[in-house]
Amino acid sequence: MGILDRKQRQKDEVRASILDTAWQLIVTEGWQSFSIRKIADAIEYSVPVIYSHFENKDAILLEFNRKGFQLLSAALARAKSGEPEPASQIRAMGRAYWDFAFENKEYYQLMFGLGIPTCEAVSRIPALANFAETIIGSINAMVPAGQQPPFDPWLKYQSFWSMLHGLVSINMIRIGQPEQTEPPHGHLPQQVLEDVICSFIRGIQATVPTPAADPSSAINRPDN
Amino acid sequence: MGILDRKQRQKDEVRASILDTAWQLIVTEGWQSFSIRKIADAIEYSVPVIYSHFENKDAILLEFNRKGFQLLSAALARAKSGEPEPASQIRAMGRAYWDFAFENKEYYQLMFGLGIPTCEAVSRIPALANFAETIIGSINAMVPAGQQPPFDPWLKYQSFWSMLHGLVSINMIRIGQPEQTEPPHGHLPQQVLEDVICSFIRGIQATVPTPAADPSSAINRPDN
DNA sequence: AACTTTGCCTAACACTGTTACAAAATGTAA
DNA sequence: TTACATTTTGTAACAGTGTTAGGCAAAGTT
Repeated sequence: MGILDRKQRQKDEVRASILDTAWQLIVTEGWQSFSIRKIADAIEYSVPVIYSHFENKDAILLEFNRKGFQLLSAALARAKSGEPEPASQIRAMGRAYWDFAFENKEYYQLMFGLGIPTCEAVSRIPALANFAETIIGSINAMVPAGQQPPFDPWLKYQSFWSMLHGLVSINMIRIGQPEQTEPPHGHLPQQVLEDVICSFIRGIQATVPTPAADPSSAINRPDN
Repeated sequence: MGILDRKQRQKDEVRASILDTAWQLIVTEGWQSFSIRKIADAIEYSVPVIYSHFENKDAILLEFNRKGFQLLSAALARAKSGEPEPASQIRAMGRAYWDFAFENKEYYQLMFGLGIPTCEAVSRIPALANFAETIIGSINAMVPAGQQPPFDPWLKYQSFWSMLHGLVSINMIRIGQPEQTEPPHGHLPQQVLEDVICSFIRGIQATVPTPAADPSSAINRPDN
C-alpha cells in the first residue's frame, strides 16, 4: 500500500511548507502581518487547504510557540552542561536565556506577546520619568555610606523593574488556566514577590528586616 | 464668541465619549476585539468622526497606555510616601506594582502587550517541564548543606525566570528607538543581566564568585 | 465502465482599518 | 431673509482579514 504512504508524505510536505512559509513571513514582515491568505499564495494552494492542516491561525502560531520553548529549553540545558559548579551553571543559563531571546527575537516575541504596537511606544511615555525617579530616589537613599564605587542606581532601577515586570507578566499569562487558580506547588505568587523584593534589597543593603519577621504582610495579602 | 467655545466643548465631549466607550469595550470584551466600528456604533456617530479625533486605532490604545503609566507611577509614589525607610519604601513599591498590575489587568496588559492568544497557551507547553527541571536542578545543587528550612526551589525558580523574562522583555520593547541603540546611561543591558544573576545567586548561596572577578565574560559579551 | 471517495478551489460571509467624496447642517454676510 | 461659505457628518467604497459551505474534478475502488 505505497499509495497511502505517498499520500501521507505529500500531506506532510504541504504541512511543512505551510510552516516554512509562515516562519519566513514572520521573520521578514513580523508576526503581526502574517495571514492565512499570504501563506496560501506562497505555497500555491487555496486557503481551505491550510485549514485542513491547522484548526485556525492561532494553531499555527502555537506551533512556533511550542518550538520556541523547546529551543530555549535546549539552549539552557546546553549552557548548563558546560559548567561544573551549580552557581556557574545558573550564571551560564541566565546568559543563555538572554542570548536566546535576542538571537531568536521572533520566537521570543511570539512566546510572550511582545512586539504589539502599544509596546513600541512604551519608551516614549513621559510618565516613565516619574516612575524611574520615584524608584531611584529610594534606591539611592538605601545604599550605605561606604559603598563600593561601582554602584549605579540606574542599573539597580532596571533590575528592580525587570524583576517586577517579569514576575507579573509570568503570573498574568498563566491566569485563566482552570487547574492553576490554586498555587501549583503550595505557595502563593505573592511569596515569590516577597522573595524577589527581599533579594533585591539584600543586594544593595546588607542588613535588612526580612519579610519572615512580618508574615502578616508577606503572606496574607489580599489575593487579587 | 461663545459659539466657538460651545463647539470646542462639544468636540471634547465626543472625544471623551470615544475614550469612555473604548475603555468599556476593552474591559468587557478584551482589548483584542475592540474596533473603530464598535465605538462608532456605541457613540452613535459615523466612523470618520472617530478619525477626526484620533489619527488611527493605535492612537486610541496609546492614550490608555499613557494613562496606565500615569496611574502606575502615582500608585508607586503613594506607596512610597507612606513609608519612612528606603528599604521599606522599596518593598512597598514592589507590592504596589504587583497590586496595580492585578487590580488593573486591562491597563497592564495594554501597556506590555500581554493577553495575546499565544500567551494564553504558554502554561500548557510540555517543554516548560524540561525548562523548569534544568533550572531547578542547579538551584538545588547550589543551596548550602545547612540551609534554613523554608527553602523552596520552585519559588527560587520562579524568581529566576521572572527576573530574566522581565529583563529581556523590557530591553526588547525599547529596541528600535533610534536614540536608544546606545546605552542610555553609559552601561550595557548585559551589565544589568549580570547584576540580576549575581543578586540571585547571592540570595541562595552566601559566597559566590562575583562577576567583577571575571570581567571579560561580564562586560565584553557580543552585543546582540 | 460505473461508482465512491478524496482533495481542492471558488465564492461567499462577516468582519476589520482607513479614506474619498458628497450631502447636510451650521455659520456669516448682504 | 436670502445667498454664500464653512464646517461637520454620513455614505460608500477599497483593500484587507479569518473562516467555511458547496460543488467540481481527479483518484482510487469495484
